[in-house]
Amino acid sequence: MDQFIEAIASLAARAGIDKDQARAAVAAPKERDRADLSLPCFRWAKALGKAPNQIAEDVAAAFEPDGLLASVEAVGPFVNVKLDRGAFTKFALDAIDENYGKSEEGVGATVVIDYGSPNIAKPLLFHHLRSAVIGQALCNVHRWAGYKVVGINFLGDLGTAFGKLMVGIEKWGEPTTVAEYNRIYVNASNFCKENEGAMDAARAWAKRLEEGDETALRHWTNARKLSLAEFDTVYEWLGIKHDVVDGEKQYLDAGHAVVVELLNEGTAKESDGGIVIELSKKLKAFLIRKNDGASLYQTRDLAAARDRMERYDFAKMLYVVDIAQEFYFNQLFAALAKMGHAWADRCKHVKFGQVLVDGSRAKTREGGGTTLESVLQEGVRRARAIIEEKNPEIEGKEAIAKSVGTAAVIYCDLGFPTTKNIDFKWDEILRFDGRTGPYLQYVHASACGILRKGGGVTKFDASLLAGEHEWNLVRRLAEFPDSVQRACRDCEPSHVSNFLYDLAREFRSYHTAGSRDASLRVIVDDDALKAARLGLVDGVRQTLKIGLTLLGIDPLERM
RNA sequence: GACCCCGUAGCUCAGCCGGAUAGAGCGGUUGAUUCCUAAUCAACAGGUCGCAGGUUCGAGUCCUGCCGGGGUCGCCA
Repeated sequence: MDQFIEAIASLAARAGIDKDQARAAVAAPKERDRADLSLPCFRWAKALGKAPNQIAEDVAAAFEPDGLLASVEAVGPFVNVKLDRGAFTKFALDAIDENYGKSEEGVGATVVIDYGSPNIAKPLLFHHLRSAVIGQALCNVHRWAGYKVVGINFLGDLGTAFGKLMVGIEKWGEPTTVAEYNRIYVNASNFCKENEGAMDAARAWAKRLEEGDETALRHWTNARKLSLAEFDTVYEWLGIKHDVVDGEKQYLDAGHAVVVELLNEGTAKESDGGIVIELSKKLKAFLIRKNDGASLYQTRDLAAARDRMERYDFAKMLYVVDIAQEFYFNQLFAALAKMGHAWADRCKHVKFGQVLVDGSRAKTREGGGTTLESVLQEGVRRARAIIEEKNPEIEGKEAIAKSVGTAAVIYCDLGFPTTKNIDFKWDEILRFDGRTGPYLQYVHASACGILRKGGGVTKFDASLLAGEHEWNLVRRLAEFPDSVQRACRDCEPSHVSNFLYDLAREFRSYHTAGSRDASLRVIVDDDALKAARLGLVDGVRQTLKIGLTLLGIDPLERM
């Protein structure tokens, strides 16, 4: 693509336009019939002292056939360019291999991504999916862009809740599943509410845990180990793999040390018995020690951020967390800046929308909410039913059902901008047709099917791909690398999923055109043409496969 | 009260650095199965891009104000 834009910029330069500006201004028009690429000439009118229409004329007049551009025409103030389709197609398809879309953009830089981050001793609920799936996709696209990525699962393994939990464990015994932990916590929580003595005991347990009491530590270790094992089965199901598992508890001492340090240097001060960092009128004060002397989540987060900087020297650190915590992260980053860390501006809160039930925030405390596992199981159940209906003879049904059901769920999170809320309705979340994960899998499987039937890819002559449908597909294929870069730049995986959907739809349209007009089929009698079309199908297959993998969706070859 | 997100077709949403005639899916209507698998495709119907100003040659896109929905605002995480 670059060399074609460069060719247009050169023409513009000969008409007196700054080449860099011209390069940046070249764009594909929305109406794709109009031109392949176009250059609007308004902005140089003043500098050149000429009407935009005249500038466009001048640019068009500079054109000489060069093997890259087929025609250059002034249409009003726009220069409309048609590319040499043969040349472009050859470049575009040659670029596609198993590394298509990779770039060197991030080489030498490390990006730390904090995602998943559930609380232990509680089951993973549907809304936990968002951080995990979005975070994993961001890890994948950043790796594809050349970054070194450190994906961290930062467990909520500390806090006042654990005091209550231990009251429950002492009363009702040691649980053996996360569900039991949760039930005991809920019961203990109610018990403490009605019973001031129990509340005191909970506080005492929390303190004992912080101080390293042996019994408290044993309970804590059990809960953590068991939780992690259960989380891992769900993570594995979803293709989520963290590089590092950290927890808040490990930053307890470092957190206290930070508070002391900030007090000594005067960055923090006493307020109502606690310790705060005064930020600004907008961001207010940031509490880092409670009036009972205990640290808070934010204290540990400050210590963790600092530790990660020391460990990884990151160029970017992303926190993939619910939008409800936006204010908190603004405070956290401002606090880091106030502590003198110039790297505070490398931290970014990747915020995602909430899971709503009937338009309002889902109540997840007190044991409510739908577990992630039950959503995945329901997805698989529905996928299984569809397979029985559509393709009952296929081998490996169970694995395919699992993969398709999961794809439907994952697409809910990655098919739309992260900040959108999700309204929890089973029929919305588990859709299998239209703009969905299973549709993308279907199109990929269909491309694989054509290649199987057609005998695979051989050397081919790209210039034979001269049809209108083919041209649309080729142009679309060439946009993939850009979608990956934009996903990285904006921390927005839906740039990739949108691209994949457009490509998939274009491809289905291309393929089904053959049902109406036999000359448009992929598998035709003319061997050279067939080879070229199979080459194109393989480009689509390859691109879909890479894109789906970046999103964490399994690219099935049959379904 | 302050701040943040959202407002585009009946519903759910795309729309990239501002560019020419606003696009999908679902739902509705009508067709299509002698290349892969109809989990599909083609076509039709459906729009005051919340409202009002502003910047600009040009605004769904940027700025200001307002309206509506959701969210957040030191002793939870």
